[in-house]
Amino acid sequence: MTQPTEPVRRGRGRRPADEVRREVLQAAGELLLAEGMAGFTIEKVAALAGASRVTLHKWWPSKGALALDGYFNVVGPTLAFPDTGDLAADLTAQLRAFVHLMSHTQAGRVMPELIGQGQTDPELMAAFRERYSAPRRALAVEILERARRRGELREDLDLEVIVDQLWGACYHRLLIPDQPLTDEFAEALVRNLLNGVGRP
Amino acid sequence: MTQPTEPVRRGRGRRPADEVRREVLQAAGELLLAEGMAGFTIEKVAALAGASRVTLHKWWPSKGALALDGYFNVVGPTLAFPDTGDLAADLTAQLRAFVHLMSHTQAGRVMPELIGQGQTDPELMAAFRERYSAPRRALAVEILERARRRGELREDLDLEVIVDQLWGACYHRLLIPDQPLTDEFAEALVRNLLNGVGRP
DNA sequence: ACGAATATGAACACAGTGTCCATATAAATT
DNA sequence: AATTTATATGGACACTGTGTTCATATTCGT
Repeated sequence: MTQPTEPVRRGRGRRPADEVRREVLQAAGELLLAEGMAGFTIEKVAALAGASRVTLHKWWPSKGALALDGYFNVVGPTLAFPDTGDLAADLTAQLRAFVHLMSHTQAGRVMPELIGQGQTDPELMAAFRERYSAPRRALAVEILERARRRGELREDLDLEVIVDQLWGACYHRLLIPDQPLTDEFAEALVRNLLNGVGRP
Repeated sequence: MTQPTEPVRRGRGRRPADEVRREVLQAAGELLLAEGMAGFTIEKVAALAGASRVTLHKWWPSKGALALDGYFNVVGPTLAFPDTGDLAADLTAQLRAFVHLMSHTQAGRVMPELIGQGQTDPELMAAFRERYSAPRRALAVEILERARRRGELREDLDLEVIVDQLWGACYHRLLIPDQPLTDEFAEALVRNLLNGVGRP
């Protein structure tokens, strides 16, 4: 009688489809966090996952798409949007959490590299927008929409613009780090935009 | 008597230093605009310039640094900052010009690719910040500083944050194109920030 | 049980990088 | 003017990574 858990004896032939998929995503995520986009290659992912490069090419349209899948696999669910009824407090809390994630966790090292790669990897950018940025924008707009109904915002606003002036400002500092991403920054964003920076 | 302008007869041996430099920058700029970062390789630049790859490696620390040099060589001086004494008008004019540059010229195709490449090319990011983003931030802050002295802005502001909420918002739409870069956007940015979006 | 789907190893061509030479020429120094 | 130094060049090389083809082995759906 052989061992109950047969040691991995890989050779030719098909392997369970989702087993391969899980191992590849795991390997992609680990490699991405360990080496960043610079050291992220399809070849290395395949080797780490014990899979064939051919398989990876079959299921992922580009290196970036594979990296993004790996990222989601390892980083976990995105930040929740608080909605307590106080817009300023909710926005500040959400932005502080986002700033923290981007400046004190591995996500902050990888996220800009993914966006960067997306600039020359259409498959990655498409997946990023569909699975990450668009849904998060929609969530933010929803929060803003509710606040407007409560009377906390003026009626004649394009809420999408507000999203860019809050989170977009953060991405700016993330991608072009002339200035630091700090809590004070997150707080100033909300204060500036809600109250206005002009003289009363 | 031979032709006054001897046809290029290249072979071994040193060539005039700045002649090589000029030809390389020219080639780099042209290739960048023609094919974007995706098709931009040191090899192609060398071939176009009639230079040796070794030479390019010697003078430029990375592919991105070469591309950025080529970009500056071909795109020309950056946009001027108007300063008429009316902050809202000046900001709107500047942002509209920037938005136009990024959505209706070749610069708008290349700029995001350069920033993208910069995420995994430290030499490029360093050069980009030093030669482009930092000086432009400083210029914007200067305009804001003057407006504040004129009494158009509140006293207790971190002017750097304002830069991110105006130009950073544009870069956000440039790099993650979930929403379009339009004139109305540029105008809304200034209106929102100066007046505030909260209920009075 | 059977056929379709697919993962695998191996091999190949290809592009690009980064580096080494020896050599020829420009630029600087004497 | 002669000489030394700097450097651009062509050619070659090893290396990495991409993308593909092929035959074969195995799983999966029916």
